[in-house]
Parts: sequence; structure tokens; C-alpha cells
Amino acid sequence: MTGSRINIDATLFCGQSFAWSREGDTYQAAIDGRLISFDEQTLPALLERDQYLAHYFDSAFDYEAAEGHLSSLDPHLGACIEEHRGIRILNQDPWETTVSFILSQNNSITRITRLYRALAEGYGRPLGNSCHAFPRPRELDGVSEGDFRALGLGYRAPYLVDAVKKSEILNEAGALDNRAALSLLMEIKGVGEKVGSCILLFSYGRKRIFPMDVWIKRIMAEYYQGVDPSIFAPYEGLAQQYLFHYHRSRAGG
DNA sequence: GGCCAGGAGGCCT
DNA sequence: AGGCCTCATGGC
Repeated sequence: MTGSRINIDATLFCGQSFAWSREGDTYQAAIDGRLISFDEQTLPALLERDQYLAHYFDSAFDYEAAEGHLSSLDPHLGACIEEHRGIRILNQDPWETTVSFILSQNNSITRITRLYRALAEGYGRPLGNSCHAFPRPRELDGVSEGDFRALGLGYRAPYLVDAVKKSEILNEAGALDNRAALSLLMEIKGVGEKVGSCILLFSYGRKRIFPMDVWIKRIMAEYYQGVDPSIFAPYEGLAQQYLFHYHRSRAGG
């Protein structure tokens, strides 16, 4: 049994993860404490033998069914899927995702990625090859707001301090339903509805979550005025990713 | 090409 | 409703 083909570039660089880099044909990242490297040819075999990565790339989910259903809903979404077919919703480590999206507010992908790497280089365990794991909460315990500001986090620095302090929340959220989990995540300073939604979608497999950022608001206003995102049920999250990536790509981003 | 100014994939008070 | 760190971006 082979899953549907993964659109690696779209999946890794559509804004759900900031851990990946691409050099030539090689994709590389330190995720969940491990250095991962592959290219288009080697990924399928890697997913066969590496359970963690198989889960990370959400291999068990039926993307063909989801894409088929969403495409049948309306022509515009169908065009988005047609252009970027193969986007997967990653199952990322909750802590890495939480920090990523705290950093993401009022920020560009370029700078988010740079800040993310600065945290890894500053506080993460060396993995060789001059790569570093992303630091776990305990490794950031005691790091001050000033230290984070020095890295360039700006006003997000105190948010990260608070996230470190409350990181236990991430172990509790998984057991709760969407609504309760979102409320809990929002107890972390700097985590509002949008950031919390991204954490739920990209780390806890909550595929019915539909994160509403300014891009999606604009898209909804233009193409789906007065429409509730539940029209995309039960694949709201995937629909959001296709809409988002399609329009961002066209905007030249 | 270099320089400057307003905005940026939200959140908090 | 406004401010926030910093800087990538677009306009000149």
C-alpha cells in the first residue's frame, strides 16, 4: 500500500513548519531532536521504515479522499488543490510548533525561520554537522526575556518565557476536545485564537480546525462571503492550507 | 542600486 | 483602539 504522492515543497514550506531547509534536492531539518535528511527519491523508503516520520508526514490519513471531497465542493478550491496537490498536514512536536507560531505573529517566514534557528543554535543540543536540535522547555528554563530579546524576538520574548513556564500545558491539551484544548493553550501569553488553532492543527492532528489569519480572512471575504468554514467539513484544516498556499504563492510570496 | 518609511501570516492592555 | 520588536519589502 502506497499513500498518495507528497508535494514535499508545498508541505514543508507552506508555513506550517519553520524547521526545514532545502539545498539542491536535499531537504533537511532537526525535528524532535533528530537530524533528518532526504530527497524526493529517498523519502518513500524512509517513510516505510521510520514510524516517527511516517506519522510526521501523516501517512495514515486518506488524502486522496479528502482532496476528492474538497475538489467536488467548489471550483475555486478545486483549482487550489489542482495546483498544489499533495500537501500534507504535518504531525509536529507540540512544543516546536508552539514556539514557531508564537514567533510567527507580525512576522515573515524568512524572519520566523531565522529566529527559530537562532534558538536552536543558542540553546539546542548539538547534533553534529553544525546542526542543533530545537531546545526543549527544560533547556530554556531560566533563560531571561532579555536573552530572548538579544536574539531578536522583540516583544515576543516575554511570551516565550511564559511558554517555557507553562509548557506542561502541551501534555494536557491532547486529551481535551478542540474547544477545551484551545482555551488551555490560550493560557500561554502570546497564544491567541489563531496561534492556538495552528498548534492544534499542526501538532495534534485536529483536522477540523480552520486557523483564521489575515490572509484567510481576505480569501473568505472574496470567495466565500457569508460562508462558514464548516462547509469544508470534515477537512477544514486541509482546505485552509490549500487556500492559503494557493493565494500566497500567487501573491509572489 | 541604495535609502527611507510604513507595514507585517497577532496579541495584549 | 493602539502599541509592540525588528526587518523584509516596496516606493522613490
